[in-house]
Amino acid sequence: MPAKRSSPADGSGLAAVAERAGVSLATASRVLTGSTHRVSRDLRERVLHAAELLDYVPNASARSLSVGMRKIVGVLLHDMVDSQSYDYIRALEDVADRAGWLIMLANAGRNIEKEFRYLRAFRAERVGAIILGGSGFDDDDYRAHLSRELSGYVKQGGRVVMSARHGLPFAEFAADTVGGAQAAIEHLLERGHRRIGIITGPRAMTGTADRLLGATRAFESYDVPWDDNLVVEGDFRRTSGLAGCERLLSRAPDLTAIFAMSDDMAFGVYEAATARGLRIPADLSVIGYNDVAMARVLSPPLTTVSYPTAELARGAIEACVGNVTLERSQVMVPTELIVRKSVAAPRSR
Amino acid sequence: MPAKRSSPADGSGLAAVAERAGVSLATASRVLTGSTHRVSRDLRERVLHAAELLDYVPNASARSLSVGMRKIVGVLLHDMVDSQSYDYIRALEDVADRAGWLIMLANAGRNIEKEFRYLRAFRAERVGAIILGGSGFDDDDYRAHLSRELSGYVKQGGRVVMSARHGLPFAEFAADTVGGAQAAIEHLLERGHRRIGIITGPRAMTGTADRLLGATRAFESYDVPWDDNLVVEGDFRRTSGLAGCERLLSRAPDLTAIFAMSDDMAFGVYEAATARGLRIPADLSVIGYNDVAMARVLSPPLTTVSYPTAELARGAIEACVGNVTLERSQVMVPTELIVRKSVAAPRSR
DNA sequence: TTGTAGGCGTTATCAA
DNA sequence: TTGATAACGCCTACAA
Repeated sequence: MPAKRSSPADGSGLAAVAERAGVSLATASRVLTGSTHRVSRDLRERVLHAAELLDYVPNASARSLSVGMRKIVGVLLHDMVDSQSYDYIRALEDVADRAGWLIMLANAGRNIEKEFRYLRAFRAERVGAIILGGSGFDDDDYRAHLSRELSGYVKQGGRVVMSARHGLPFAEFAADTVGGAQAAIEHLLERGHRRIGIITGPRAMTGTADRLLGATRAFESYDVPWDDNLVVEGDFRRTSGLAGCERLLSRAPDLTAIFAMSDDMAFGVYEAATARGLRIPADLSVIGYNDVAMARVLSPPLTTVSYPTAELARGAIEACVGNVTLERSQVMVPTELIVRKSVAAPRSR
Repeated sequence: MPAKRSSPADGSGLAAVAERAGVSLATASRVLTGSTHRVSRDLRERVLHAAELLDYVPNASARSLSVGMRKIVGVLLHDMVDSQSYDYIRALEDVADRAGWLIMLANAGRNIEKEFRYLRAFRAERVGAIILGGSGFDDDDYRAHLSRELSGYVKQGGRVVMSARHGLPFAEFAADTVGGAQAAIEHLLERGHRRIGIITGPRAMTGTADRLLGATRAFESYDVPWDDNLVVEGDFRRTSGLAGCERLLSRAPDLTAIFAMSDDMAFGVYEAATARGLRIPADLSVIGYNDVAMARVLSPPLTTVSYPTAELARGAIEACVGNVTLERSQVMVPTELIVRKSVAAPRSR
């Protein structure tokens, strides 16, 4: 309830500062915003002094009202699930800060309704840019809806950048997920594995679909038949890797290798294997995805696919914050197989 | 640059919606904000329809101008360093979302100047609450400065909650860091260890000071002399644990145990030990701090101190978002020694 | 139940 | 170089 202004400058706003300094609002504003407009030394100091005295903190809302979009980037993570998201956020923060932007963080948690709610909130906040991190849903209705929402935002003057999504007409900084998965499976195949279990991410996500695609390509190129029975669904979390491994092993005891679509799940596989008395890689080869820091710490160190998280983050935020207008630019960052010690030739055939 | 309004309702603002619906601004506002004020069914629908048609997105800045503080919580992390911060953020997001609050995330990265800059930015944004996560600097000037800044904010109507800081007159949700460290060292002492290496966090942080305090208490209670030579400084990161372990081992080859003040550093110790051909715990006992998820995955599973990250986060954000006015409340959440397999009796005395 | 009008804090335009 | 003053978009007391 806006109390009737009792005196023109009783608050702690610009007006108060101006009055205290004995200058006009305009002058005070010019001084405090570091405008290029010249202000005499004397007045400038009086304003600065008054501001200091009154503990003046500019009201960003008010400013944005006259200025338009704000230097805030809305980061919408689809799923803050694995260690990876954290590296992503860290890298984001770093670049944003340098550019003087603030970060608004949201986690949709694979909930479509929540995702759109957040998108709306970002638009309401008039954030200058929105980053969609992580993979999206592999669904056409969803895609259309999302596209509509984002187009509206872009029309308002916002920028949109996506990491690892596809087919939407916005700037994209994605990694070569398909290629990475293919390389992983081929590595296993090359070593002689034929019975390879796969623990996927959630079926509905494009990230999962991509990795699956890479896997099928690898099998095809080696002429090894695809076996649906050797595929179980996980959620990228460690616990689902553990459960998935157990299901796989009881379903197909002749398994010689497992490809987990995230390192976290691979760690779960390590646990399950240990619990069963299986040694890695002697009894079971394991390969992960993402190359998170812990991958090299476990013993044996995990063979995995590097995922350029920080690079993606940096590319994305720079596109938001920088001056370049790379609309619809599509950048594909390569992934790479990191061979460590968790893969060996299969024990017996 | 605010273009002169060419027509009273050409934009996509409330005015446009109102005009389109053939109602007054007030009515449109009442409908779209879900005000309790009654509006006839007919008008309500016309407004809703117009809003839909025009892709109306309310301007949060404008709203906040008349309404005051906003439902945004500014989260200032002092150091987004270990896996822990991530759990913290996750928990924060969860509660905030339920309450309809947005999160503004900032990472001061142990840089005082940056910390204050962010604090200012939060105030400028008129965020309704500020959470200071992680430990602060163990320095009186800093504390005074911080206290001043936050007091100004509180005077403006903001809420402040700190996790793991001390001696400042604001609500505090902290963990019993001292007790946890003491328990860790006592556990080692009890098992017969006398030459115990310690890898600390950054000296300047209160979190480090607290753990150090706990450690000295433990030594005192067992009448074991403190040896400065057995203490090296780390930064809570894995790599510093690795380096610290090596320094420690070359400095004091008779070491039988190491207490790392973060799990991440303990993981580094694992690496260093493995590289040296030392087996854990047979040749070297290790104990960490935080009980991050990976602690149980390594072999041997890491004995560590649980740190109620999620609980702290939840407490903090609830204090911000909820209605309770728990000014200056100080909540101390207990920590707990989690005994796993990385500690054994010392090999030889 | 609906509408009118003033105010929220700042910036920008235009005179002086 | 300085200062009035009109936006900016929305909310709400008050009047109708």
